[in-house]
Amino acid sequence: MKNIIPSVKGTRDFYPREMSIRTWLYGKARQVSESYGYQEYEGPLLETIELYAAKSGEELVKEQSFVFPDRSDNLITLRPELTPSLMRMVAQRQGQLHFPLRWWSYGPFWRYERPQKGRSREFFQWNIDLIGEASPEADAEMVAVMASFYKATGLPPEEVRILVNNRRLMDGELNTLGLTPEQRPQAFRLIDRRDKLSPEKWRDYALDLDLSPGQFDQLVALLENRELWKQSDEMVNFFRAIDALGVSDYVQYDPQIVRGLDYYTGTVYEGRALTPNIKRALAGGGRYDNLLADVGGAPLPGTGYAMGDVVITLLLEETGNLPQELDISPAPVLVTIFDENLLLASYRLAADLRRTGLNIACYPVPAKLGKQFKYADRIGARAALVLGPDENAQDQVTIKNLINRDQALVPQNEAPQLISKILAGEESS
RNA sequence: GCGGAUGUAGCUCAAUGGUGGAGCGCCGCACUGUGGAUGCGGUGGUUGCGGGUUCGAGCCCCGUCGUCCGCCCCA
Repeated sequence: MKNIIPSVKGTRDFYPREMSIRTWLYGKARQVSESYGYQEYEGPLLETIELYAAKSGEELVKEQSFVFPDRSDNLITLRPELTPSLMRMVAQRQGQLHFPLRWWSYGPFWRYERPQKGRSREFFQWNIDLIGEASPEADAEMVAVMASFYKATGLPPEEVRILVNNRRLMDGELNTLGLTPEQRPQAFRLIDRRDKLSPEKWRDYALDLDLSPGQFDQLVALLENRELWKQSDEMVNFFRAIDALGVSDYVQYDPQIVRGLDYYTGTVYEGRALTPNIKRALAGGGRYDNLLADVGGAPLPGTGYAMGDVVITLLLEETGNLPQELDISPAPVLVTIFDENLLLASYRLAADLRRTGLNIACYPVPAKLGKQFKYADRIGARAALVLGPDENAQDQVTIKNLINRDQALVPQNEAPQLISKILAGEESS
């Protein structure tokens, strides 16, 4: 290990096993996104810093982004999130796009923060957005997509839940409590942190915001009120749609969910694991009706969320929902090399078989058959072929089913059929 | 960026301040036309790195880097 150049801090190596999980996860995102009619898109991985300075949080840009000068001394940012790129892409072609837009994306992002469990500096994120529709039913669709993803990955409502609230509703309630327009955004931060602080510290924090003890008590009562949503037509319609979409089991109202980002304007939602070991949000999003106008487009409402790959993978691992045997060879058939004289004949046999559409791995050089069979076993092959002098003289080949140890000697032109049978799990020899 | 732990073979971990080990893995042999099992043998390390204390440091001290757990932030 001494002379190996270390990897960049916070990055991950994807060995075949991890890579197959990554591909599988991407596939699930695709499957679920497309099942609701969403189209895949992608933005650049590199952006100017200005794109984020316009909209994203101060901390995200200044503290948590990878920023460096290129050879022309322009400041380049490795994208920390996708929404600004999406907003630009929409604004640039606003006139020629068909709304509502249903778009999804899956790609790498970078944030310069302290790596720890569930957080790395380079991660993959599934983004999905519905743009151009302001109805609560649009938010319900996004939440239904999220629920469908959990369902598709084998996570039942007992293990994962989507918590929902509405900022307009909360803003109105805070107004009723007598909080000034200046106090309300801070109150959102206060609410957001309730679970992270001790009750005493949280109370101190609240009183620091000049909440009176009376207001504080009312706020606490507000956050305990699981029926608060009934006071909002938007929420009522939202939950009706959730019901119709068949995902009520996964969704629950929680007055404490407000989300950290400032740009959310309406319904907000967050995927949470109910497992005690995973405390971070699995996914988070909400309605942002002012964002497009903020980057220079015509006003257009939007709603969407992002899901990072790290936490969801931890949860799927913990709940045993990751697919098994992901690290086996894509070629379930190994052609052995009997000896030097039969090397090229074996290569020809493998090439012939590939032409029939089979995935065939060839042992590269002659070796003891025992060693080659062992290798076949290790790479997860299900059939091994032997082309020895006897077989070669008759244009035959020995085909061994590595699952049940059956072995057959067949003419080479019948090999594809037999191999296909073995791979299909039919035991015939 | 702040606080706390930790770092020994490919992996999981042992070793009172006194010559660094085990299990698993890997390779080989038993088995010169056949895998998983078993047995035997072998490969395996500048104890993360750099200083310091000491007759002597894997062990104690300082620094540094990585990892992990919190905080901040958030996917």
